[in-house]
Amino acid sequence: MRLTTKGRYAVTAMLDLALHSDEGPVSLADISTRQGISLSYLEQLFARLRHFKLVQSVRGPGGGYRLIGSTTDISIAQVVDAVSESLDATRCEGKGNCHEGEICLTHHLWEDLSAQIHRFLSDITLADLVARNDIQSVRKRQDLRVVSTHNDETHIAISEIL
Amino acid sequence: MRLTTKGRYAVTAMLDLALHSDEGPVSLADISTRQGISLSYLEQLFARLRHFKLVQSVRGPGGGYRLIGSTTDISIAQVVDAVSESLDATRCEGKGNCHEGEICLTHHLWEDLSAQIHRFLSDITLADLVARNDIQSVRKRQDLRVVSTHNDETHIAISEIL
DNA sequence: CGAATACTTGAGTAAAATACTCGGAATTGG
DNA sequence: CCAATTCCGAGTATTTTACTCAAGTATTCG
Repeated sequence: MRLTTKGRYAVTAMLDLALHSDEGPVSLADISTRQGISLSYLEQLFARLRHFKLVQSVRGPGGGYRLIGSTTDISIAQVVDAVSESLDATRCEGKGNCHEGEICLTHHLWEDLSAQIHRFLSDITLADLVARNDIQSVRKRQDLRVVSTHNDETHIAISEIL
Repeated sequence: MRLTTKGRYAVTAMLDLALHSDEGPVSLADISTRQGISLSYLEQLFARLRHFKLVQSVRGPGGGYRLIGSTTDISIAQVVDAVSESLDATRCEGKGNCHEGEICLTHHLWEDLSAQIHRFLSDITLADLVARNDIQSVRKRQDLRVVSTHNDETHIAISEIL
């Protein structure tokens, strides 16, 4: 699980897609102008998102990209994983040169840690972000309380952003 | 909060430091050979760790690095933050060219998300990793149950790695 | 049909980050 | 003094990032 600006670009684009999904397919050109991401870079990102079956393309005039599945089914982890390489946690990939050594121990630890972060981001969906976005746009209301529908351990503290 | 191999190197090195802290100062040369990280790269990393007051140096023969404070006080977030630049979440840094636009909204969202991850890693300390490491080295025992002393929301599921 | 739209693909590239090398200077224990 | 070690800066190869350019393909609208 690598977390860089590339992943943010992908999440931002997917969020834009989710926000305009009710208006039919969304063209990359629209996302490009709205989010300030270059068209060609979006093409690269969406090639991977498509490959990972997160979006589907509609060609021709009026075409664009559509989400596959509901926003409640697409997690941030999926989006980040799709566009970023897996952070090679293993330096001793079964080479046998690292049996029970300290190197392998810390690598296993990092793998576990990475898995924890991954699980954390797996519980945050596009729908969650859309909900937070809605709240931001009407942030005049002070006493709004929204609770995540997911488990309590890794929910987004939506009420905290007000 | 950026999460790359650089952060893993730093965490690995700090963990190595914690594991050998009882033997006096730990030299970078030792960490280099044990963890397979180049000496000069470690020097760069520890320059930042020292600058962030996570370690202190002891010069001269027999010298090395020592942790500042207890392993229970040093979080993974601190280590990662020390060596990696802050992922510039703001593209519209107060320039005023992005008032209430969609770009700013998604940027705020990413900042919030980043803060969540940061909070998550802030609750995991070096002591937690050391404890997990101990468990790994004696992983013959099956029914071991260790519970984090921190809050339940973001604890490490230590019992899961067995 | 035909042209416009938009995805698709691939090559190439500049800038940044990563990971490392090298050379030396400062410090200190023995 | 001398060797071990941190410190410091310059330099560099590799990878990743982010983007540009160009050509090609599929689709729809008129």
